[in-house]
Amino acid sequence: MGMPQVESVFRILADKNRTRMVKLLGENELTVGELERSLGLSQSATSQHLKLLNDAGLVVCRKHGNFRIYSLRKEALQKAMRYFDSLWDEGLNKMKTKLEHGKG
Amino acid sequence: MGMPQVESVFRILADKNRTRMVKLLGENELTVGELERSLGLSQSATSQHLKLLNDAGLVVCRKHGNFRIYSLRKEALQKAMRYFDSLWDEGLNKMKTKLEHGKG
DNA sequence: TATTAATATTAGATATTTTTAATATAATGA
DNA sequence: TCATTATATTAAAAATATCTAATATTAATA
Repeated sequence: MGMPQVESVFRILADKNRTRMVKLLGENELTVGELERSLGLSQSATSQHLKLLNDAGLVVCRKHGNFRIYSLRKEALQKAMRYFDSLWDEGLNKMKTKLEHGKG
Repeated sequence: MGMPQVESVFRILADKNRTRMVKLLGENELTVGELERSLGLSQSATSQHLKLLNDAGLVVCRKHGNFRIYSLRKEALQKAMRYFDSLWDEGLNKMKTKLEHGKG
């Protein structure tokens, strides 16, 4: 129940540009260049943010020719959310875990 | 749907000492001194972290003599969590909102 | 192979956060 | 009132995070 990896999720989501990335990637998978243009960030900054998201296990990428297509790992966010819940309400957390299992 | 206040919740929880505080306060309300000792932080650092938690609306405090007793505002965390969900899954978020209403 | 396009990596500059140290405030009790 | 205890506030130092600029890598294409 240590969940060391999950702590870092909050650090990742603490940055506004990264929450915007997560939001965009929640809708569609996107290339680095598409994210760069959507967010108005430099190429370098975009790559660096993606690296953090990737290291935290929140995204994966696959190659397509010269491009890298990033997509969100929703299960990682789900896991982080469950830990988040457990910080303040163990009981509700259990109910939701059940619900999620019933669904997925 | 802007939820500007909620963005800051991630910034608050990005710090390990503050997540520990949230966890401790999820179990019991505590004085500054108790938190200080539990966390092994200085008095000043403890107060400053509490100020951030308080400004984000995650805790409240009441006076008792010379002491200040802090307690967690679970509804604020609940609200933040719902926003968190919406970043990646609108549908599941709606199900959970319903569940929470049914419960609380 | 040389060139271009897309992305990654690195180093250093800048900005932000966190801690420490000192001081201030507020309540209590002698 | 004076001293003490609990906490808050402030400024500066220390630690981290983020951005920019330069360079590297990788794949496609001429």
